[in-house]
Amino acid sequence: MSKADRTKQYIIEKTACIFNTKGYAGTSINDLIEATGLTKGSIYGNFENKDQVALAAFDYNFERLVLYIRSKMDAKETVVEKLLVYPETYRNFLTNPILISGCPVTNTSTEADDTHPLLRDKVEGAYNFWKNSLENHINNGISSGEIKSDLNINEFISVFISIMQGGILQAKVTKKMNSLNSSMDYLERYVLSIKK
Amino acid sequence: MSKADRTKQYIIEKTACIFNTKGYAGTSINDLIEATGLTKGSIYGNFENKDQVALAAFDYNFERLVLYIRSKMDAKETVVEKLLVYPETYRNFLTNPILISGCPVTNTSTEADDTHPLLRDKVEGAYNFWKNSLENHINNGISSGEIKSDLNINEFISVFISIMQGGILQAKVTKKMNSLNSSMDYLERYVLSIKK
DNA sequence: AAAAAAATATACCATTTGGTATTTTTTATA
DNA sequence: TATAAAAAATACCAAATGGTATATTTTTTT
Repeated sequence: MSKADRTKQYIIEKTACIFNTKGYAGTSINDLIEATGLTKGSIYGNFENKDQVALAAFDYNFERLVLYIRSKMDAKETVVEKLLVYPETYRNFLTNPILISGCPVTNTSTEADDTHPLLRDKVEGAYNFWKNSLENHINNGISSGEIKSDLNINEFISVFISIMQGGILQAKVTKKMNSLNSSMDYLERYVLSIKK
Repeated sequence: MSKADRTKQYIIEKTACIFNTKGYAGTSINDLIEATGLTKGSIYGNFENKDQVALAAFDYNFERLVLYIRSKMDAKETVVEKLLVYPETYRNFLTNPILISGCPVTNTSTEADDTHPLLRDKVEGAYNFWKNSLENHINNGISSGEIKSDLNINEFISVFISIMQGGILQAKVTKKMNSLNSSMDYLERYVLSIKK
């Protein structure tokens, strides 16, 4: 790993959280300078422009989330248990620095959908990745006989993601966990209901 | 209505959509000037600062949405039919200029929660208003014997809002209606299931 | 250890940002 | 219709924005 690669990685790590909380338009080059302790020249020596930092930061945020969830899922035996990792995780997302500033897909999507095509494409990719991951798990569950074979997979995934995203959003709006917890209560029963 | 009041209203009407699509940080005074055809002096003569325009714009966006939904609900007889107005409406939200740029609660929330307390408070107020409105309808339905009296009202409302918000979000991310329509399919059955 | 290459810091730039003081125009009132 | 009051336009401003050219320092390679 060259010095440049290390610095690049360092910049991403130090700024990813800022982009996720303040948004793309709300994050300035000066924010990046402050967060990294580097100078403008160094940042522009490693990234073409602010766009490229933002894109890399989004990738980093999403991948970190994926790795975190995956590690918890790997510890579970059944597909249903694996799916339950999501509600379980987000019940205390306010105490987890990886999760606290909200889902990068949600946050970035609402800002980028009408204003920033490059970032929007990234978000769409992340969303599709998430969907595919869920689909694979469910197909495994159907193959192994754990999950009802007549399940409407597409609908299940859409509803699953809706409840997750909507629940997190409500928690962020209200600064209280009531609505998210209620949503997670329901989601858990919803997941259990697909067991054969 | 004085000239000033008319201009104020005019500014809000012309800029509300911009704030909802580009966000608070992404909307500049110049955007407001372009959208209104007025000058900076005129805008600052009617509003203290950009903050105040943004707050008024949010109120306008939310109220317009409320009035639109309410008008459709008023045309329905039963509570269940009234609740079904939401999924029905958002199934074609991309063709409706009032709805197309997304829910102002979602859009504003994800930006303002960590960065803009005044706007965040507005969003929280709007969210509570929405929740109360749903609660009133459901209580009416329970009183009249239309809806199961043992319904977990808080959970139902949380899940209802989650599926709405999450569904819209997925439509915006993917630019396709599949996931939203699936979510709305499910939501309709969910609403029907609370009938006695 | 010296030289070449790469990475970082400095100093600068044009443009845009949000905002204000002042002048001009428009509206309302007597 | 003249005048006072209000509204809108003009002309500013300092600070911040994203970005670049150049100088200096650090790595790397020989």
